Amino acid sequence: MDERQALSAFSALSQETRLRMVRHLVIAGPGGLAAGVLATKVGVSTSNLTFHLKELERGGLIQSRRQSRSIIYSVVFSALSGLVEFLMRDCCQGHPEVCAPAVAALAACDCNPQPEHIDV
Amino acid sequence: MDERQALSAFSALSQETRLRMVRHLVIAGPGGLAAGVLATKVGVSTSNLTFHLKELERGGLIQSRRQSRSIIYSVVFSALSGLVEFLMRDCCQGHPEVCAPAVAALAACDCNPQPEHIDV
DNA sequence: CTAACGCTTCAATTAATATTGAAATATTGG
DNA sequence: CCAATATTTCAATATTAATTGAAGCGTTAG
Repeated sequence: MDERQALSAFSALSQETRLRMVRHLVIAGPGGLAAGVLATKVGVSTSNLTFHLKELERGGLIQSRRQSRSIIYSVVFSALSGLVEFLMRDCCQGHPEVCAPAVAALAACDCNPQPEHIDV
Repeated sequence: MDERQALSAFSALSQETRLRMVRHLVIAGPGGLAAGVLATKVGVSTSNLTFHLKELERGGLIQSRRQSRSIIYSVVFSALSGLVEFLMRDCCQGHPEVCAPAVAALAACDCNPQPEHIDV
C-alpha cells in the first residue's frame, strides 16, 4: 500500500453513498451482493451506483464477478487492513512493537485469507 | 465514531496535500508542528494550508494549540484508531473475537494515552 | 508603541465530483 | 432468435472542493 493507493481508497470512502455501499458489502461478507441489490439497499439509481462502484474499484476496495445475469460485488478485505496499516505505519516510531502486532492481527483476520470461498 | 464522523474523516484524508500533512504530523508525534513549518514541508501556501487544516480539524483528525506566535498542530491519535474501529466494525460478524482484540490493541497504542508527552 | 511575524479570512476563479435520464451492451430463459 | 433482465456508458447539468492573492488580526520583540 503506497500513498497513491491509499489516496484513492480514502477518496473512495469519502462519499456517503460509497461508504454505505462498502458497509453493506462488509456485512454481506465474501459472498458479496449483486449490483441491483446494492442499488436498492443504498437507494440510488443503478446508473449512479455504477459510477460509485467504479470509484470503489479504482480504490481497490471491491472486486466483481459475474454470476448469470448479475454482477456480484464484494469487499477486498486485505485492502481494508492495508489501509489500516498505511495509516498506522509511522505511528509509535520509537516503539513499533506496540502497533505492529495489532496491524498483523487485523491482516490475519478470518475474513482475509479465503477470497475464493462462496457460501450462498 | 458514527457514520457522519467517519465520513468527514475519510473526506479529510482523501486529498493528497492533507494526507501528507497527516503523515508529517503522525511522524512529528504529540509534539506536533507549527503551521508554517508544515506549509514548508508539504509545499503549499499558508493560505492554502489553513484551508486544509480546517478540513482536517472538521474531520476531528487534528487539534491545535497556540505557542507564542505560532499555532501548533498535532494528530488526534484516538481519531485514527476510531476510524480503524469503524472500518472493521462489522467485519468478522460470526467471529468478532478475531478482530476485536486487534482493534483494542490499536486503541491501547502508546501514542494514545499520553498526549502531554513531548520527546524531542 | 510599533513594526514584523505568523496565521487566518475572504472573494474570485478554476477544477473536480456527483447526479440524472436516455441509450447501449451483454446475458439468459423460453 | 426474441424478449426480458441486469448492468454500463454517455452527455449534460449541478454541486462541491481546491487554489490564489490580497487584506485582516492577534502576538511578541524591541
